[in-house]
Amino acid sequence: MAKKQNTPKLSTVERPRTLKESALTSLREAITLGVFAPGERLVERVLCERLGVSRTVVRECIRHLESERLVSVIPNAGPSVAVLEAGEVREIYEIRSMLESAAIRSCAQQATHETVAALERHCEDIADALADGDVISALGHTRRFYETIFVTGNKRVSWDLVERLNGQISRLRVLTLGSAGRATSGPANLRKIVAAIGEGDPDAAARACQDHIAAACRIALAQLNR
Amino acid sequence: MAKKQNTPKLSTVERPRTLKESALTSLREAITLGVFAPGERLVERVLCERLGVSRTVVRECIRHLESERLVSVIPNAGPSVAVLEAGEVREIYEIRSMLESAAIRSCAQQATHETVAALERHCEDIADALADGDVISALGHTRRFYETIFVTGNKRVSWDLVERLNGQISRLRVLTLGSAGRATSGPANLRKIVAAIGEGDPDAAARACQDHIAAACRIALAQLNR
DNA sequence: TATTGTATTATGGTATACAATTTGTGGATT
DNA sequence: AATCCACAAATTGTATACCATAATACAATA
Repeated sequence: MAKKQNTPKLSTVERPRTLKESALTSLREAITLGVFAPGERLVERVLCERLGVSRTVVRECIRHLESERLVSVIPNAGPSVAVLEAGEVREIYEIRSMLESAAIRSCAQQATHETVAALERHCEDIADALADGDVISALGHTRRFYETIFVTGNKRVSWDLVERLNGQISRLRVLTLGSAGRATSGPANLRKIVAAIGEGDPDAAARACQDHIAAACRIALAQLNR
Repeated sequence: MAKKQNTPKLSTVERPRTLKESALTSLREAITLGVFAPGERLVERVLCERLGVSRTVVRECIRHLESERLVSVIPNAGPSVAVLEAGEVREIYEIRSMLESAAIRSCAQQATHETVAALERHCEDIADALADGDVISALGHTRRFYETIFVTGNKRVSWDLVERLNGQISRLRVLTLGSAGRATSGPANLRKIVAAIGEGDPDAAARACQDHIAAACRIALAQLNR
């Protein structure tokens, strides 16, 4: 994070991203978007070629992703893309439900007009993207929607955890978002959440969130059995 | 995991832990036990010497711990031990409270006699360790106590998150456990949880858990302002 | 066909080199 | 004295070469 300045604000200086950082995001994206299939082995040299970096960097990335549970490493056999069990998926959605509804409760108490306006804008963006069939873009807007909620609700640690969990189920989320019925019901659910926040009704907002996630979970589990 | 055999069983050959793994746990322990002060810089070469491994391995460990939020890395300035804000501590305990009480609820529904017996044993171990003033050992037993609960309750993902969170606040936990009043009230609270589980009363167990954590949080925050 | 040897590959780990960047220090200048 | 600048030292970021060992595929043999 850039330090807070009291001098006139300049456009935030882009942090000098290290090679390892870009390689990491690139690799993570490839995994979460399904470029590498679950269970597929990740051979270091191949990654070196495809990422255009040295083995040192690749290995550091692997370690990072290992700790994120996106890849699992078997000693002397090497890394491979982690696979998800149905039970884990269920639990992940359950945890998300707890963390997100807590964040939404807190957000509903802190929210200002600007917050609500921002949330509404994000909702529109999501709906637009889905209308265009651009699922990836919709994912990004969804992320920003939730980020606003967690930050406003002062739940940075929770946001961290949720992002990690979302990374693990992101392959499913892409499919979930693309799912037919979801394209309309998803944004509708989010709008319900925003409305409750706007009215300062934490309980209703939390309930709407839980409904939303429960629905997403059902679809994700269905997608998993294919 | 070794494959299941129906031939006469031999003692399982222990998996050869990689150097990086041992170095990782060693380094993590050093940080969580306060060998390195919060905010202290972690110079790679120094770690190489003290761990007796090469720079490659050290850097891989750093990546792992970076992802665990135990160290924070600033590009070109290197890694340092992460520092905790009071707000983060509060949130961590809040999250623990949610995850653990959910796990305990689930555990209370699944628990068998053996589970309860195991939990009671862990409680005794904790009490004994605290009576001896061996806080580190007590921490280990506490960990096993909770592990039993989460595994029985089929909450492996949650257990993962809780362990990560505990890592971050472990410095405080050591102090918390050592705190005067805590030495007796802590085990008492845990016994209350076990009792409720034994009676198959999920709500009571969850409530006891929340009380327990709230108390721990108060002490931790007090310790933080010293 | 089942088993055993053998060659190939991939990983775990070390050492080393070097560029880029941060940081510290000692003037030199005002 | 305070400020600024240039230069040196320390540290990180990245690449490369190398070795030992474990996993794997494949051929040879009974």
